Amino acid sequence: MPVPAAKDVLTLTLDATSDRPVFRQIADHLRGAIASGRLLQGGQLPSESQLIEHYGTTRMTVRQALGVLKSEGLVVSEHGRGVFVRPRPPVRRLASDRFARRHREAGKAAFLAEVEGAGARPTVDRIEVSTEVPPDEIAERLLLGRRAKVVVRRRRYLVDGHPVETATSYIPAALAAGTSITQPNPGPGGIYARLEEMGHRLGRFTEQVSTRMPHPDEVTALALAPGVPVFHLVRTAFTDDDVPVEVCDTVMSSAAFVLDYDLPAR
Amino acid sequence: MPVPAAKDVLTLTLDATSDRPVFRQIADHLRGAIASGRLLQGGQLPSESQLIEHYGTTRMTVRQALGVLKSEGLVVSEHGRGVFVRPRPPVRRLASDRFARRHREAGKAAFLAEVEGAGARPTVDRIEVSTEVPPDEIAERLLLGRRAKVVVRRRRYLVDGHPVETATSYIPAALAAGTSITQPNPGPGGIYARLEEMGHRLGRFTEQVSTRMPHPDEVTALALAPGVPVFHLVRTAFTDDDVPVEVCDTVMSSAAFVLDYDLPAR
DNA sequence: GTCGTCTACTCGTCTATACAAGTAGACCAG
DNA sequence: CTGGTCTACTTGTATAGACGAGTAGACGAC
Repeated sequence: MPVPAAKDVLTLTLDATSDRPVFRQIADHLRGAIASGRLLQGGQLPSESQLIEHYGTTRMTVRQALGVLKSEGLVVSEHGRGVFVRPRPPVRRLASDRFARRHREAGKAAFLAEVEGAGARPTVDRIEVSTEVPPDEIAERLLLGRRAKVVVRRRRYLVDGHPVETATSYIPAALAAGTSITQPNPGPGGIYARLEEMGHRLGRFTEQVSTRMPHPDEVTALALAPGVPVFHLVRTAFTDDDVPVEVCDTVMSSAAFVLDYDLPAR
Repeated sequence: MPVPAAKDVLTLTLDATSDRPVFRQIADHLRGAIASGRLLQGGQLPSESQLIEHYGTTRMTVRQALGVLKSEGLVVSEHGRGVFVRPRPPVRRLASDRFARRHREAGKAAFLAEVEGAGARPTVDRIEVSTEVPPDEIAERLLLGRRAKVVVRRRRYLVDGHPVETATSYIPAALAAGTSITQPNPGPGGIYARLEEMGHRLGRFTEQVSTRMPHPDEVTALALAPGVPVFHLVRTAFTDDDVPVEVCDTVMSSAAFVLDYDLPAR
């Protein structure tokens, strides 16, 4: 038997004297087996029936234990196959120079430059462009009045065919109207290159990062496994004169990214 | 009746023709009520018995629906009281100038400067200092050999008495030995001020941000509600000569922080 | 050999029930 | 009025069972 059977990890038994609920004890045992490496990444957990037999409990209790591990993002279940330790996929780093001017001058938008640099295949789909009155919080960031319109660019980014990020950009309509920014494909270097061509030389960006569990539509759009949180980034682009010219609202799968920042000590 | 009863939000009924499971339909209804504001922040959801009666289903199914919302971080349950919409607490921003030299020169460590600036009361507890051989990934970042030791400083940060962050700093023992860095209280301005006094002028920091669901010990240490992910930051401090002098491994409650970064366009 | 069926296994959903334990208000004895 | 008990609610934990549906390998018909 080259690979040990999944049920062989079941070495511990319940502590009847403990007031810790049975389902938590089972979850603790399995979590320990994962942390210690007794259960390998991608490896299969003991089946529900094996857990029932080993612990002498019922299916609901066993499923409750597995539910804990699922909501912690440690395991994923596959209908008809079994429950598996989540494999940790290789992560993409968003280098903090991803908005460097040299990328734009080389005709690369930030995401494309980043992912190609990592040796993967970036694609973009679900591109939608429209003109709308933005939500208040966006209007505030762009220093726009209540009724001012913006060009809204929505799109989804994929790495090797797997969706990893959705993004919505807001550009004041007064700036973007009549330019290729209103086209689905804004041309080489992306919209930042277009803004700079128009004389809006970019000086700095601010980025606000929060994290939370995804909404159901985000679970669908990013094909997220249960227990995987998302990054929520709101980035504002400012010109050399400190005028905000774009706000980009981004939701990223935390399974696909580590954010990398460089901070001066000043 | 000044406040509408929680069960009055139950206006929708199940769609028997849908193949969406009952527990998901119930979760969808409640999620919609929260999103639309029919259920207010901090407000009470209909009790399990009310949901059972309204939807004509059983307790396990209702609890499964509530479990979905809990794992999404939308609601919290309180034993004996009920289930409530999670109030969104005001968040603390970690400004990107939090490592500015002027704070150290003013005798403020980063966290203290940040939180006091926001008008709240910062405290630190569970301070532990020891000398250890670091994990490989820490040794790599500090460019240390396999057996080189580091001074390890662990502590927990609180805002107005609520724990929000745990941090572990690693400083090469060769640098820290015999200095106040090995003391629980390293003095005004924190360990960065001590390092600069010793001639290690800090030039830049790198910060790697990831997010995931917390481990059980983190749930305890940070008093995290279910469904709240954590930020995991690994920050490396470099001197002017680009020598790494400290690595700080930080786990932060995502309910308490928005990370704020300033990026140059370069 | 190829294809389809059969079967045994997996997890997903749902019903029905029981008792434990925490909470909050009503109520009563003092 | 105070303090305790009682009660009716809440959620937490656990048992026992049923049926549905996806998977994968064995097996046999062709």
